[in-house]
Amino acid sequence: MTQAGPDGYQPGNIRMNLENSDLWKSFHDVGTEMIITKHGRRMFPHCNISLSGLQPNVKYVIMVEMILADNFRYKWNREQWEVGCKAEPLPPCRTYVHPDSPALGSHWMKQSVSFLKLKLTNHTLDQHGHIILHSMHRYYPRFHVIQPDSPYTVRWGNFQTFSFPETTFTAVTTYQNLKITKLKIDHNPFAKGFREDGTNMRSKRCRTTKSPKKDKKRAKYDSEVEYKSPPGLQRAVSDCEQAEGKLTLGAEEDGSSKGHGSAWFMPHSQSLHAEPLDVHGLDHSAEEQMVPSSMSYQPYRSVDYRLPSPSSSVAEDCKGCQSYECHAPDVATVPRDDTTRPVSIREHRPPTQATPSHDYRVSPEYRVSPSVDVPGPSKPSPGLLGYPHYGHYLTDQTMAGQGHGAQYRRPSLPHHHPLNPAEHAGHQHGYHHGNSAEWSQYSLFSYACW
DNA sequence: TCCGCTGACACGTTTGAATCGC
DNA sequence: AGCGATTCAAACGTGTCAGCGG
Repeated sequence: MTQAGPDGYQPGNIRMNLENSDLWKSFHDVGTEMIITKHGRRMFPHCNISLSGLQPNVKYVIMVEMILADNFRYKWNREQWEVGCKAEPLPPCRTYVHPDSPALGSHWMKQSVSFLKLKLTNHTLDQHGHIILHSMHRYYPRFHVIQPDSPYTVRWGNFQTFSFPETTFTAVTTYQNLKITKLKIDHNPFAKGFREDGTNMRSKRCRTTKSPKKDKKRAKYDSEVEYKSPPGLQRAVSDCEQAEGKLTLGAEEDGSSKGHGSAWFMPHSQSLHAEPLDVHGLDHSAEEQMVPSSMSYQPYRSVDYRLPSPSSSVAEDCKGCQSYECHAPDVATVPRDDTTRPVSIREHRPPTQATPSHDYRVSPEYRVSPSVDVPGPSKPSPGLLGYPHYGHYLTDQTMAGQGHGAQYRRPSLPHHHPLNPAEHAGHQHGYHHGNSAEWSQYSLFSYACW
């Protein structure tokens, strides 16, 4: 299916760059936080990407979803993030389709693609189509470039996935790290009024504080402002973590977090930036492409998604495959150094536990064709029109349901949610967790709200 | 008591309609 | 009448804060 087009086009040529990567990096260095509210809050920095390598006359759908970065809920304690406990069950809807979708490749390539209007919410019953997240959890956006088979019915044809390490963030209802607050105020025009030269320095106003608690908190913040890049910022291990006996932090603690202002343990960001992936060992035919944080990257891997034939002996294909070439590694989705992931989870998985990565290897013959109808009563053209996808697509319906003619059969997946954190984490062994097909099934088409 | 969440608030930017001048 | 520039107000986005509840 990766046949070259008449003009020599190959799906693997699609490239995606994060336009405002420097800004993202400056936030990432401190530990990006994103406010989520009941009514929805925009991201800042917002996701702004540029695309190249698309076929100018072919329509594409661009979408973004929020992926749980790890399996933990965090808490802010003494100027750093600590693991609190296990992650809460995943919220239902985490996908946002760019308003211009579907549009010609020429449209996507002529200017950067902004996800400015994407909003995040913690309201699980949200009806506005915002992306629902849990506070105090870490996420990262993952972008999909999809080539629908039909402009009216999103029967997914080729698609590729991209993510950017520096866009990982912690969802919060109130900013925890004052440095993030300052960065936001400094860079977000809407928060201009809170800049030091602004007029809206409420904290400096004579506003009577009736709550001693708030005084205390403010004092803590003030002291934090003075606080300068503590050398030993590490992700602390909570009692909960230790009690579970799942966290092995040795690898973290021997990392060098010195001189780094991040409220996360250094190896995290370090790995993200310095050497995000074991690129050399990776199969460049994998689907998801981890786009490194610096500007002019080539995607590490480049391949269009193809679901394997149900009859193909995937397991056999992968038998004994221990190298990254065997799987379509999804390293991209998880920071290699993901310090929050207990080593034990990675390394102590039951060896016999079959993972989708084994079950669904990339097959040249099979396409992802979940036969997903465009949301809404009518078939809008131009189609998906800019709204986050709601629950029109159930994995079971779309995937398994069409399995007959659609060259696809759904694997036995966690029933509750395809991205069950535990499962997710479980797939991380060896820094990769399944191939693109796996991901396509798991996250793209599986939301209960679809 | 602590922590996370919510809603009100003030202030800024953005957007689009109304107005004006050419 | 048509077009572009300007003005203005409403809508929207933002961080802060007090208060609430678990």
